[in-house]
Amino acid sequence: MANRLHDVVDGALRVLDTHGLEFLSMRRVAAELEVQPSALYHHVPNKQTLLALMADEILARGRRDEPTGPWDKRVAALCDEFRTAMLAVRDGAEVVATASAFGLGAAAPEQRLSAALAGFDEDVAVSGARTIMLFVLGHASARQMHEQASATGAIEPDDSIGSAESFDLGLGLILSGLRTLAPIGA
Amino acid sequence: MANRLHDVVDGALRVLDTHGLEFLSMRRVAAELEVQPSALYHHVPNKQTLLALMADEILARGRRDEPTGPWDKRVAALCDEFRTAMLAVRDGAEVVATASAFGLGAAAPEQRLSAALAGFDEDVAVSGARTIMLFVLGHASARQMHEQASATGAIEPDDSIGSAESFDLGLGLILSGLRTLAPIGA
DNA sequence: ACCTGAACACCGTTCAAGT
DNA sequence: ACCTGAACACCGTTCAAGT
Repeated sequence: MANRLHDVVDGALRVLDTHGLEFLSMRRVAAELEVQPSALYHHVPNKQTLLALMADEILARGRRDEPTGPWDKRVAALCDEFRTAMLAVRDGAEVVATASAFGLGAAAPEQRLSAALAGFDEDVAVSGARTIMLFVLGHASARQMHEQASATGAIEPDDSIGSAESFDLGLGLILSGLRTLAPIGA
Repeated sequence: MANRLHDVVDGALRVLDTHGLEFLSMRRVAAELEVQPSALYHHVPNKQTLLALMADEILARGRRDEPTGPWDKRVAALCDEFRTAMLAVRDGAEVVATASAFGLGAAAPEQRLSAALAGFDEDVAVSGARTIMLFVLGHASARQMHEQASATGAIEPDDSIGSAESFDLGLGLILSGLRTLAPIGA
């Protein structure tokens, strides 16, 4: 079949999108690629690494041009980019969140956020970026986990849980907090 | 052995604390209780439910008296309670985060937070509580995941990642945002 | 009420061997 | 370089049967 790393990541994302993270196994990915499970280990050392590569790909697929304008608009635009990218694939936020704990996946987004906060004190830019990233990640994963739980009938659906409105409200709160510390003329 | 539900949850928390979430299996919990795996299903319908009960217990063990004083001090005290409770057991934050997606575990904490924000508009109190809870949960899980990843040598340690300082900075940002919307005299 | 013992349908990963 | 086939040491869950 002559698969390459890119094909493996692609196949894994197809399995993720159709079956969900719960059923994403190396054996299913192998079946998707019409290959034996052991063949995957030629491309990837373990499942964890595959998940990290999937996280990067999820974010890369939603990548947009770097936003311009005032810092708060830029931050909001970046958050929308990340959120849209993660929501575009089933359980995408959970995959990115898991990978980000290992310093992968969400590291680049967090750096883009702190670059958008370059006018602030270094400490504020760093913890501001981290706070925003935790919010975006947590909000999107809570939405997708709730979607999955309510789809299987384990819970009664609640449309407010990961809504765009609640996202804007929460992000607005953090941005207001940042404005409080904004350097003059930013 | 005549175990009761409480013994099962207790045993599961012992396994969690000594082996971590990655190695928390029904079979290990059974071994901890010196019982066959199938015996657990007399007390609990499945692993997911057990995890939810563990999340509740983790938070219950750290429970403190309801704080008094100005709203921002109360919110900070609650956040410290939740953070301390989750950090007290290995991978505790991850367990609570997972369970909270199913409307369990973190629901009660979020309600206590929104009660502390009772002076605000309903919408603000609700999304403020949610934003804070996502931050506390995300911050604590990122710390514990990083601890685990760096303990196994998968990553170079970074003490700043879940530090109390970065926690205070991030929470301070959200509280500043809320102050911006504070009703007069709150 | 609480538990055993055996089974079913899965996992991730390794490794010798093939082309 | 990429893959097969077989194996190892595990999973969660079910179910008849025991006390």
